[in-house]
Amino acid sequence: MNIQSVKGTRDFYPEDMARRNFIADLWKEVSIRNGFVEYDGPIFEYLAMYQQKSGDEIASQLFAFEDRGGRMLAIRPEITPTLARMVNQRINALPRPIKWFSSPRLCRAERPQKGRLREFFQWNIDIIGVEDCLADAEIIFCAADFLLAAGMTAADFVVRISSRRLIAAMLEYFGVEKEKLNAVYAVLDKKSKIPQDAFEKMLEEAIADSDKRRKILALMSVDSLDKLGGIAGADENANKAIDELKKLFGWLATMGIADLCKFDIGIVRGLAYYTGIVFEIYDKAGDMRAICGGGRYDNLLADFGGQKITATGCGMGDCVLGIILEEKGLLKNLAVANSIDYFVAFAEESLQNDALKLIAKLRRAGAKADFSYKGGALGKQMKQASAVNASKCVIIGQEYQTGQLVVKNMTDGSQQNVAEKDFFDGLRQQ
RNA sequence: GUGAAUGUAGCUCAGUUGGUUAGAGCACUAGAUUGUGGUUCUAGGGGUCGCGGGUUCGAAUCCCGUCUUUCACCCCA
Repeated sequence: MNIQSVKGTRDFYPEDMARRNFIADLWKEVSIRNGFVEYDGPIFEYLAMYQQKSGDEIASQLFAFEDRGGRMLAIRPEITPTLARMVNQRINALPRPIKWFSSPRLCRAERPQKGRLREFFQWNIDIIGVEDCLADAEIIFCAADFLLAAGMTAADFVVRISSRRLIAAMLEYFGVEKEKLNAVYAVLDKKSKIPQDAFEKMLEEAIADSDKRRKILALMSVDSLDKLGGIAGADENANKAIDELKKLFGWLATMGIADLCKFDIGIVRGLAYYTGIVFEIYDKAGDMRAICGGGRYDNLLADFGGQKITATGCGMGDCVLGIILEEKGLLKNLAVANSIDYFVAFAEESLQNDALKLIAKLRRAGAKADFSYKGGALGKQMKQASAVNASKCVIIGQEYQTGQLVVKNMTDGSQQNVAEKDFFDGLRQQ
């Protein structure tokens, strides 16, 4: 029977694994240097955990199943609920601030498209318990730090930042009913994704009153923080939100990444649980979906049965990121990183045992070493050494009778005879 | 979930109005090369033409279904 891979999944051959590890290793490295510590949870949880905070739409995109004990479970589609559960369970014992990161494998039964698969990895960084928008600035800095470390530049990407609090306050100030907020958010989120006339038409369907629509359109056309004041008038909540945004941009400037960030009132985020600062990172060149998205969520821990504790964070999936890094040529030459240090070749069949002893010694000493199973002509073995990207080749030949090894540099072709004892002494010093 | 396009070797692709045993480049294996690799040359292996059914004397080619991938919706935690 010919079995093919499941829709929306990927096989990771060694070269694919090298790319995946490049991303995962960098996520980890950047997280740690930004002061985050790693956590993880189970790959499946109770189905109810995801149904609780989500509608039927999201529930229908879960991989759910029943175990032999009749428990209804689901493979995790995100890790934030797990984070909330874990933090809630130990909230009184955890030192603050809580700065945690994870790179979980997630599954969603969505229709696969470019940059969206059914199984993927998503880097999550979260800061729990810090009210000041300095925490939001840190999240944004960390995400930007990663993209810069991956080789991207200010010319490649932009962090678009807005505030749910601001939009909520303004809509309330304009007289939009509270129960209509989520519907209006959904429309506003489309602002930069569809043509202007289509946007206005959608808004018209959501809001009947033309005066309110005019005000919303005026708000949505604002392209800088300074122009917001005039529209907000004396509304206290709106002005608080504006002040918070100004403070955030101040932090970002202090941290030296202001040139990567832009106020964009069209950033709303689909998810209902965001309550404050929200942001998304986009590739400037393509029209791909966001590389990264996140924001402040103040009610989530309470929603999962804990205390009301403020939190902020973001997620970055490996699908869109991988495509963009690939397009920009930033995932090249990764196989070389796995190359071995020493390829041991033996000139005669009778020297195979000596080669094996040397290999074992090299490996015990911590060097990456390999050899040819087949042996055969020295030329063949050298060929294999090149094929596996060995940086040096150790040849065991007639000189070995006097304890001499031939060490050849495979990059420049130079070689020299070295006594075995000196060779290992030199190895230890490295 | 809706609509559309796509599928030939591991990869990128040829393949005539339906006509003999489906090809190329790269990759892979082996040899040229019995103490020196990357280059080169030669040879070889590898395809139920995504899968299933239909039309036909005859199907990679035409028709239907199905799966995959991609695109536009829906959604995007």
